[in-house]
Amino acid sequence: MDQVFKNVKISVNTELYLKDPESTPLGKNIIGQGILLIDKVGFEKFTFKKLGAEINSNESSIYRYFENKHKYLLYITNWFWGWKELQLTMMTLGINDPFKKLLKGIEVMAHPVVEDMRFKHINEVALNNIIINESSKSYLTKKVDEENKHGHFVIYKRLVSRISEMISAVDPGYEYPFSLATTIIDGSIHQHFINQHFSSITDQRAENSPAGYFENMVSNLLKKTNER
Amino acid sequence: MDQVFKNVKISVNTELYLKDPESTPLGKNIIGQGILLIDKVGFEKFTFKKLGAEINSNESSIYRYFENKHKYLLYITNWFWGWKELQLTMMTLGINDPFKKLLKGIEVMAHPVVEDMRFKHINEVALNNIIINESSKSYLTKKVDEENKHGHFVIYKRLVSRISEMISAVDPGYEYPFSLATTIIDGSIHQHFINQHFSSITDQRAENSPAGYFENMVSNLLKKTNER
DNA sequence: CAAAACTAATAGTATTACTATCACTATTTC
DNA sequence: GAAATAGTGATAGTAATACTATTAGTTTTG
Repeated sequence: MDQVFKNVKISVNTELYLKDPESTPLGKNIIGQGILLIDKVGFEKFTFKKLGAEINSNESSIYRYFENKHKYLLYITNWFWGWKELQLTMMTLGINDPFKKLLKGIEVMAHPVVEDMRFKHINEVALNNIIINESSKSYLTKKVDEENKHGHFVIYKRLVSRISEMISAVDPGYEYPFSLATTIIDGSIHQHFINQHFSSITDQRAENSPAGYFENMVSNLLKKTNER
Repeated sequence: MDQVFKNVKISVNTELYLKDPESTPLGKNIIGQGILLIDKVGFEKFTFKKLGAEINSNESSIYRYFENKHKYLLYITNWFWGWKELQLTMMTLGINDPFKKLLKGIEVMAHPVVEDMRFKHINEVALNNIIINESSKSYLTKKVDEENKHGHFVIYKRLVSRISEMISAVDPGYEYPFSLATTIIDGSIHQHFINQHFSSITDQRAENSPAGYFENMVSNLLKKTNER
């Protein structure tokens, strides 16, 4: 497994950048340090000028890679979903039992993120924090429909479809596979947010992962094929 | 019922405004027209200057009611949750069976909003659109924790607690009442968003409400007390 | 009737989100 | 080996935003 996936590159819609940031050291720096900077100051206070200062480069140089900071956010969120999709594929590859496969999928989506050594310039933990705290700003805009037409959300939607297929493989009779898939994916993110900031409305438990909640959910909602 | 609730006022944390907008015609106009304007142009493009022009008043006058547009957003989202809480209370008042009560609660949270004649200056349908498309911007900021301490999210959290109590009333043994409550509340909003913008990942059905999905969910997750 | 409260209008500031231009350096190409 | 080209850095400039401050007129109230 390791060898096959060793030199993977997560490919993101080319419309999202002017010049591929993966193609140069400066580009990789823009991504790597930009993620840390957004994690630190928040997306609102993040500017290309500040990022330029951070990497000893210039605002104008960053503008040669990305049109604006909104496209930048779309780029890194797409990268994140592409990365998650890769993990999902790898982790469920050898599992034949549909229910076990789904449980593994839930684990991949819900467990806290750990560093991936294959992508040295990207801090996945910081990126995951951005997904938790900022990512919905990438689609909550008046331009969603237009950007959706341009395929700016395909990776995310493909991931939802994959999970929904896993759900239907367990129970083809279940009526809401897509809704349940988004509940698992977006619900995981939201539960992490609530754990971090609104702990008074959480179901206290030691492990810092909502995986148990979603596992219990699918176990009770889905009838395995022979049961229905 | 009607008489008792006729002259209700939704009360919002006084820290969120400098001067109570409910106390003057100008204030009510700021709320009423502001909601329409945000619905129309989106929160990013919304400014007090534009709102001033819209209501034939002045930017500086609006600043006497609200410190900034972020507090304004918090004000109207709190109003919305207060309004929802009121509906929840009223609609479930006479129901004794815990499960029927919970189902009614789900209906209140998930069904599309209709106009409430008691609040003439507020267009609840437009406000609901704002909740769907903009509201998470009210808490996805670097200041969440600080604002949370000041009670800027109490109404929302109280609503989550109420639904979670309804869940526990049905099945005291269920382990994740809070998570399920946020899944119902925030999941409803998110499903509306997905229906509006990402229809390829929805479970196509005629009724434009995710209520059926959540009803099916609680029916299968919760064991009624006599069953466990 | 006078004082206080409220609103409108204007001006001004720092920051943001860019665009444009130019200079320098490294690399490629003929 | 000279010339063209691409990539980067630095600076300046612009329109819009998110305010603050001041003043002046209008309405309310004690």
